[in-house]
Order: sequence, then C-alpha cells, then structure tokens
Amino acid sequence: MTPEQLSATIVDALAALVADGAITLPDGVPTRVTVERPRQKGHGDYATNVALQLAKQAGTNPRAFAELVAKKLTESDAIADVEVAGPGFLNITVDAGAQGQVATDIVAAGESYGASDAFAGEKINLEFISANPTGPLHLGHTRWAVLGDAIGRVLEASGADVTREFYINDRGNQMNLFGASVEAAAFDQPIPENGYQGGYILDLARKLVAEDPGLLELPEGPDRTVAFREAAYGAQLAEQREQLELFQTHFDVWFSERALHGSDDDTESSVVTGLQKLRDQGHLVDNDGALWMRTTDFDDDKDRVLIKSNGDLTYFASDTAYYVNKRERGFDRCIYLLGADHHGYVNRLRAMAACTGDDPDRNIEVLIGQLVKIIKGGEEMRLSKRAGTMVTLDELVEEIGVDALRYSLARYPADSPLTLDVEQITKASSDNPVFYVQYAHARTNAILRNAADLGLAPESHPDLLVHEKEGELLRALAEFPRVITAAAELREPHRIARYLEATAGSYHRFYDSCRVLPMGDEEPGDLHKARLTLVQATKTVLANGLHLLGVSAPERM
RNA sequence: GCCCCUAUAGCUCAGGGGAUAGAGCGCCGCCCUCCGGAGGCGGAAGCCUAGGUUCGAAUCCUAGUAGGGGCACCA
Repeated sequence: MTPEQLSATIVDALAALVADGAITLPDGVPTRVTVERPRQKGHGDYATNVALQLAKQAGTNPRAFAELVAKKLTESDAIADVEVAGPGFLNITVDAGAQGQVATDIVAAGESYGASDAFAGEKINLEFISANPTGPLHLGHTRWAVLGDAIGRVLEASGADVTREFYINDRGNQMNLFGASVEAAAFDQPIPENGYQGGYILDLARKLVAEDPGLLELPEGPDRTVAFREAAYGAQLAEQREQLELFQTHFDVWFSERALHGSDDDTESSVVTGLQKLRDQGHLVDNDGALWMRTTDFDDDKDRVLIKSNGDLTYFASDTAYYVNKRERGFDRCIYLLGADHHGYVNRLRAMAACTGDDPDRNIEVLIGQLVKIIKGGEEMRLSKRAGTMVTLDELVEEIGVDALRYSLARYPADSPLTLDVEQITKASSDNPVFYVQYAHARTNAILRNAADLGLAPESHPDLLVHEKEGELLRALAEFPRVITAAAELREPHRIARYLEATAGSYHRFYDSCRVLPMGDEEPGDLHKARLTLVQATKTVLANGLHLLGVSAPERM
C-alpha cells in the first residue's frame, strides 16, 4: 500500500463517517489527506494529522475525532492497526500483505513505476543554460545543465509536455567583440580592449584558419571581422552542442536570438509583433528619445528601455519578443532557469509578462540558482571567460566523469550556494553518494543474476515479506511516486537524489539481515522468490530514479 | 542606499507547520564459513540572535547580526 492509496482509504473513511452522520464537515470532505512516515519507531507505518486539521470545523476535539476515524479505518482489510496518539495523530500500521503487494506492483509497472499524470495537459517551455556562443561551457552552465535537464525529466514523469530550449545569444556587441578577438588572434595582433582573452581564442583562431585559409586573404575591415565572427560562432556553438550531448543533456529547440529579429525591414519578425502586442496593451511610452516599457505598472522598480535613443534594440527587447514568441507557440508556462547574477531580472521578466496581458503567477516562472564555487588545492578557482581561467564542462567531465559530476550537482537544491572540492569529488570513493546508490543497484543486479543461474525467478508472495527490514524497504519503495511529484511541483530534483540515498541505505540493511538466495544446498522456497521480487522492485526504483537524474544505473561496477 | 539568496554536528549538506532534527566525511568502538565489505551495527556532537503567528516552528512573519550575489539606454 502506497501513501497515495492510504490517503484515498482515509478519505473514503471520512466520507463514510459523514454519510453515517457520525461527523459533519461543513467545508466538505478533503480530496486527499496528509500521510507521512513517522520518524519514530512505534508510531506505526504511517501517520496522519487529519484529526488535528479537521476537528475544528467538525466542531469536536481532535482526539474524539481521531477515535471515530480510527474505528472506521480498522474495518479496512489493508489496515492492521490504528492508534490515536498525542494530541490526535493517527498512527496506522498497514497489513503485511498489503505492504508486500507494493513489490509486486512495482515489478509489474517496471520503467513506468513512479510516473503520474499530475501535470497532464500542461505545455511547459523550459529554458536553461542559454549561454553566449562565445566560449566553452563552464562550471556554472554545468549546474544548470544538470538541474534543467532533471527538472524536465521529473516534469515529464509527472505527465507534463516539456520542451527544453536553449536560447542562443547570437546578437549584439559581445558577438562582434568575440569576432574581433578571434580575428586579432589569427593575425597575431593584441586582443582588443574588453575582448575575449582566453587561451581558447588562439586555439579557435588556429582551427578556423586551418579549416579555411581563405580567411587570412580577406582584406582588413568590417567584412573580415564579420567573417571571423560567423566562423567562430559556428564552431563555438557546435562545440557547446557536442559538450552537452556528451553530458547527456538534450535540448529540443536551439533558439537563435537573431531569428527573433529577421532581416532589417522584416515587418513580421517576432520583435515587431512583440512590440505591437505591448503597444496594444498600452504599456509602451516614449521618453528621452527612447522607447520604454512601463514595467513599473507591475511591481518592477524602474521602467525598462526597449529601443535606445540611438535606435538600437536592447537585449530586453529580444527577451520580450522571445517570451511572446514562446506564448504564441502554445506554451502555458515558460520556465526560466537563471543564475543568481541575473536575479535582478526576475521582477522585470514577470512585469514584462504582465505587460503583455499575461498572468505572471501562471505563465512565467523564473527559477534562480545560486552560483557554484569550485575549490582546488584549497583555493577558489575564479571562473571568468574573459580572464581566460575557467573550468570548462569538458574538463570537468574528463576529471570527474559524467555520472559523478551530474549526481554531485543534482543532489543540492538550486538555491543553496554550492562549493565543490575538486579533490573530494574526483576521489571517486565512498564519500561520493553516487557510488553508494549505483552500488546498491549493481548489488540488486548481482543477486538477480545469481538467481537466474540457479533457475530461480521472482514470484509474488506478498504475505511473506514480514521482516522488519523488508517492511522498511517496502515503505521506502512506496514513497517513490510522491517523491517524483514533489520534485516536479517544487522544481527540486535533488529530492530524487536524497530519496535514492535513503532507499539504497534501506536496501543495504535489508541485504545484511535477509538472505535472499538459498544457502548451500538449501531447497528454494516461496520466501526466496518473494525476496527476489523485492530485489527486483528495488532495482526498478533505483534505476528509474537514477534515470531521472540522467545518471546511469550500472549492472556491474 | 535598495533587491535576491544563505545561516542546522568539527567539515560538506538534507529536513513541504508535526511526535525524540537526519546523512556523508572526520573521531571512538564492533561485525566477514556461503547472495559483491564500494557493506552493516553502536557512540560523542548541532537549529545565528530577539520577538511574533499556531494546539504545535529548524520550517511561516517581523527586526537584527554574519556571509554570498545583484542593482546599466551592457550583453
């Protein structure tokens, strides 16, 4: 019995009590109730606080209310015992057979165990990373790659229709500066002031010239700079895509900022239609020769410029056009994952959405992730593309490995500032939890492999899984669906990782106390087969969970 | 000055208003005749401060204190 099933059982009991006239609930019977696993042993398998929540409106005291619910619940076959405790908690002990059935159900569900339709019908645009195509991806991007991808996966597992999108900032001064920097490097000239200084610029210049020697023959001037810019852009974007594929991070859409603008005289471009939409809503105003969006109408602390007095469009104009474009493509909800250095954008993005006539609480959602620091040899490594010292995604993958790196970044909430110690996570020893979880998975597989060699297959005998450690493991496995739902709702995939660590722990303890396979020449019995079902169910949950984090579930290690 | 994030064990961090606040590392001690010891068991050790809301606060609110980040007609 999963917590969801228990919640439904309790709701039914409440409805029956109301029908009997035993209680009255003026606000109606809730559609679901809180069910949690008590920390304390002796408080049953599950506890609920319904009596504490509902007693007031029922016009009675919590303990009396609890007694009524307890009596009704004991009529259910799936429930072995109910106790009223403390101020009015209901401590529920689930029937062993009903608990053991979870293992059979999980094996039957297989890869789909844990999935739900909680977000069915929601069309979500999930934008993350969105780097300038002017250099390699670095540690900061790496965190968003992991979190964005995992958020996408838990949302999909919850039934949402998710499009992962990478916004390519391929327009504006930075691109010109980038082109000029590569051009200068190609001709052994000093990099322009404020230009890109990284060592990769020189490598990139050499590579481009090797591929197309004609670049060196071009006459000096703006056209040559553009030629270098475009060649460098293409190479850098290709490299980013390659790095992300290597890192198991897939995007559905790579969206070019330039595409929003179209050609200069394009009257149908997203920028034109986006501005028109704002004009129609009445939130544009001319001032000092510039065009402003009155975001202060919606809680921004200052208005924002869209078209500068020199006629240039601001980056924010692109942002606005991009948002309108997403909405026109049918996305109900546009999620942005931004670094803490962009937190100042939250209010203006929300206000911008409101200016287009949308509901900023529903149609747009901006998640802010705190920055990652990385320590090596006891010193913080500074991450600056322009300074040229940076830890790049592929360096990290090479040193740490995809699984350990993804897992290390996925197990912390985005809003906690994170410090990773290179030595520590490259040690790849037991203090890296990914090994603990993956090892548990490999262990389940080893048992199933040995069982197959013995001609033993899992078989459903739910009544036999009565050992304390079996119960603990079953309850952990039963949690999985609601852990996924919570991770999706709160956009907190780290909950999956923490859950897997706890579940792996439950499995290791079960393994230690409960012999699964027959010993020596012992005759195989139903208990062996029942435990194999539990092992198979554990393997399913660990594999499904690791998959949600984009981490592999190795059969052997 | 204004805005955002953070503050929990010696260290790195979990903890969706519930009962006696958890895990890893480190420290002290214990467990291998047979399914993988990359494991298990036990011990010492903690919610920044002051108010408030609540039957109940690490969790929500207010004010402090400390640390990090941000406040462009930049991209």
